[in-house]
Amino acid sequence: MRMDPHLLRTYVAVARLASFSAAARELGYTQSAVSQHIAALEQDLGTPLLGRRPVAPTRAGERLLEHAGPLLLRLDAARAEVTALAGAPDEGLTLAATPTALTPRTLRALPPTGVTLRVLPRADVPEAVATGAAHLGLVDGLAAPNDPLRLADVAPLTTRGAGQEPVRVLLPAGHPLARRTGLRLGDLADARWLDAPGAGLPLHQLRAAHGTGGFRPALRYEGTDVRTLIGLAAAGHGLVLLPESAAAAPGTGTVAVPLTEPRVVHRTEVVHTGELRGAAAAFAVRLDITRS
Amino acid sequence: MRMDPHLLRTYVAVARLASFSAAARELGYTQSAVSQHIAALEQDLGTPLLGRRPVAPTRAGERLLEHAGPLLLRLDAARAEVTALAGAPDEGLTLAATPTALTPRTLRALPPTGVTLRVLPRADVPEAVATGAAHLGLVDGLAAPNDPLRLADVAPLTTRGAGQEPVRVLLPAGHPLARRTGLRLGDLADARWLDAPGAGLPLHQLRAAHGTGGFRPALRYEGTDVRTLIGLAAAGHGLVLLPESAAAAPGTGTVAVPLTEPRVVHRTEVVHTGELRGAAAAFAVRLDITRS
DNA sequence: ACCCTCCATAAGTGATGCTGATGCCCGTCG
DNA sequence: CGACGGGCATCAGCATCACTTATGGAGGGT
Repeated sequence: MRMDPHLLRTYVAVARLASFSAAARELGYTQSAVSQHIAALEQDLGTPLLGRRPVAPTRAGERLLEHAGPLLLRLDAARAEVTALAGAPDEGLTLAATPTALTPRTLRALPPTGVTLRVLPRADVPEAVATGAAHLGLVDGLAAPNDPLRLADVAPLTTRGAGQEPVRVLLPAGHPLARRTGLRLGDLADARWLDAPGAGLPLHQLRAAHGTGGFRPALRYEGTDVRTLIGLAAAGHGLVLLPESAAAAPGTGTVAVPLTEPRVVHRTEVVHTGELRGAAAAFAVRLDITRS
Repeated sequence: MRMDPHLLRTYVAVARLASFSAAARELGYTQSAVSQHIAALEQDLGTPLLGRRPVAPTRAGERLLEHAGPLLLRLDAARAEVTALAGAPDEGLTLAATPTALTPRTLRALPPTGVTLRVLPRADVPEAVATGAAHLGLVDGLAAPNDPLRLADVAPLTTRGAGQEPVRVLLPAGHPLARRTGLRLGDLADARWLDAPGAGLPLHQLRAAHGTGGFRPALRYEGTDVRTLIGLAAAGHGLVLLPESAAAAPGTGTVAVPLTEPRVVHRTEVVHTGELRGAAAAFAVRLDITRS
């Protein structure tokens, strides 16, 4: 009758699988129960949420979907945070990070033992921290110097800067612009770009930094491996923006040219919930000490 | 057993009122039910949330409180958005706005009839829009030119710029700096300031714009009336930052000096959910046409 | 010392949320 | 064209749950 998390969870499962019975199997209910869940939701909200045959969200249902995900995520985050406070401080340190956030400097600050490193696409890092899957997150992105990064706030997360470095454009060795000593982003708006939301810097950040459109993706890479990304750039599949430390790759057939315009830096930030305890706190301190 | 919205709602009520029985009265339950709700939550999360006698949140409880508010808010937002889509488009237009966002230009764009104007403190505007209490919101704040405002995202809200204007410092007529033709924020960090989160620009935005601390509040004004605020400034209770259009107030015993440094503007933005329909859409279009 | 307030607990009851069975609709295939 | 089958809706039955009322116990104030 009221918008129970249970009902929402069933709803997203049904919407995702486009099937009542499949959702029932996944959730360990009977098909009947799922049907009643959806009926309860629809009656509560006073509007149909799913078209049957085929099972697909209505317009109202799509709206609900936009809310349901973050809602359930935040619910998990709340539970994780509260229960973490109850239990003893965890041994070890689980760190969620984007691949390019793992600069030599951050890696050096890691404690020698007890570390679990979890490399994730950029968008999944805050989520991992919020739900307690990681004690600490490292995210990176493009920003004006000394400006904070803009993160989607799934939950109240604390962030602090963990370093900045120049940005470089990665070009295949034979590229006409490869001899330049500096490049301006505006001159590259019409070039072929790699869209690598998991590994490189996502194109929408380029558009935001440059202020307008352009930057059409030639190839989309969904992995998190920077070496592969560099390989793609070397093979001429498109340009990528990388932090200096990741772009310096002799022998890969690429050239990394500094970006001169606009004045943006590759910024990496530590993100965590509440207060830090144990190994996570120690790591944060060591990062702070070596801050560039 | 599971983190039911009901349980969260009673939890926040108990925490706010610091009393089980008072919360029970407010929610229309018996005291016993409230007690069971809290017990269920505490058992589910495996940790005490409230100290009794006096009733006050534990550390874990405080964490939960941080999540519970936004969570419940977003639940309401989801319900509002879905049910709004179900019913017929509303007649009229309800507009939630901060007082200083209501510049002459925005007021001129209002349709001649059917408007309900709801002036709220800055922080409440996105909430009003998200929960459907208003069709449209107008928020303002300090930003670098052409930078978007940073709003707390209680729900996926769409924003678009609705105008910018210069910022002025309001000084009492006899103030030593009143003769200046321009002022720098850095020179005023140690002055007495009015903290007016509802009416003027909140001090924390000043600190953010200036990059450091300072800007200690001399008096805090919690209303939403700009005339009163100007009166306070005239009486020497402190300085305020206001958009040009609000600061031009001859005969009030104040002088409005342009702010030259840092380069920030008073920016106002329209905020709304999903797509606009009816009068709200028309208003947004008219705002766009007259965009400065 | 007593009482009064306030929270916890126990027992009872109506409502709820599940399961299993069955019905109905529609697409598919013989 | 009719029979079959997959998939969602509906129904009845039952176990559990979420309330209520009633009572107990702990503190603080007079």
